[in-house]
Amino acid sequence: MKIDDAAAHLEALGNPTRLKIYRALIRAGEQGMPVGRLLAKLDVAGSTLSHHLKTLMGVGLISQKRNGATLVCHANYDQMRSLVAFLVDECCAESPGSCSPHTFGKVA
Amino acid sequence: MKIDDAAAHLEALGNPTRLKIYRALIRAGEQGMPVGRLLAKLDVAGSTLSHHLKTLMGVGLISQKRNGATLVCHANYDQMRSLVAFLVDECCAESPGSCSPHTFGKVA
DNA sequence: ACCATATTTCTAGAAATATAGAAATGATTG
DNA sequence: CAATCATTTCTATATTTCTAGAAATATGGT
Repeated sequence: MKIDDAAAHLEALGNPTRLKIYRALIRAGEQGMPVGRLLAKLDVAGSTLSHHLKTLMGVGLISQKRNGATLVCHANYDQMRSLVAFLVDECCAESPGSCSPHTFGKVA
Repeated sequence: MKIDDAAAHLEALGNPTRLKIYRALIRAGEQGMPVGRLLAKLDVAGSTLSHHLKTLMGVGLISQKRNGATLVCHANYDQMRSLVAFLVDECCAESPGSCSPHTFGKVA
């Protein structure tokens, strides 16, 4: 991943509301979550939510798929993986000892 | 790590200039890098660089230590680890299969 | 066709950010 | 202590971002 792309991704996630949106979508898994349910979870105006979703879509972190009258949002796991890989690569580029793979493996 | 902290860290890294600063410091390793050398590497005014350094320090991603007349900047690896751990945890919270630890282990 | 639901786009104002020139501060050297 | 180097703080300006109300668009049901 190019550094400017990484910066764009980080910037998109660097807003509390957007990070909450993104976390909710990550946690929603493959089935995603409709805009309306995000609206109920997060305390923001619809127009504000829409604005943030647009930002996240703009950098490819999420996508939307229409299902009838509702739009279902999905996190793009690949983008997340690329971003984390970028951070890990940078982190370990010249100081391998300080961040071995298992250091990040606190999964579960 | 609390989500608002994570957002603050991501926001700090979500600016191309700041991400370049941070990357340079990460790569500089334990010995760090003086402000003057960052100034030579990155094409910005001193006041602008100083402003960005302050932002990165504000969230604890870097620190400075004076060595005579020069200020040497250091990346804070612990903060980076916490941030990556946050992202990995979120990513894997409800869909473990899609991001097993080794997925991020492209640490050459 | 009409109505209700779901969501976006338009518009605007307030606040935050990025940038850099000029002046100020801190440290070293002669 | 004057001069110089390294860096920050002050100040100002241009731009972007966040927020949300109002209006518009899209879909589905009756």
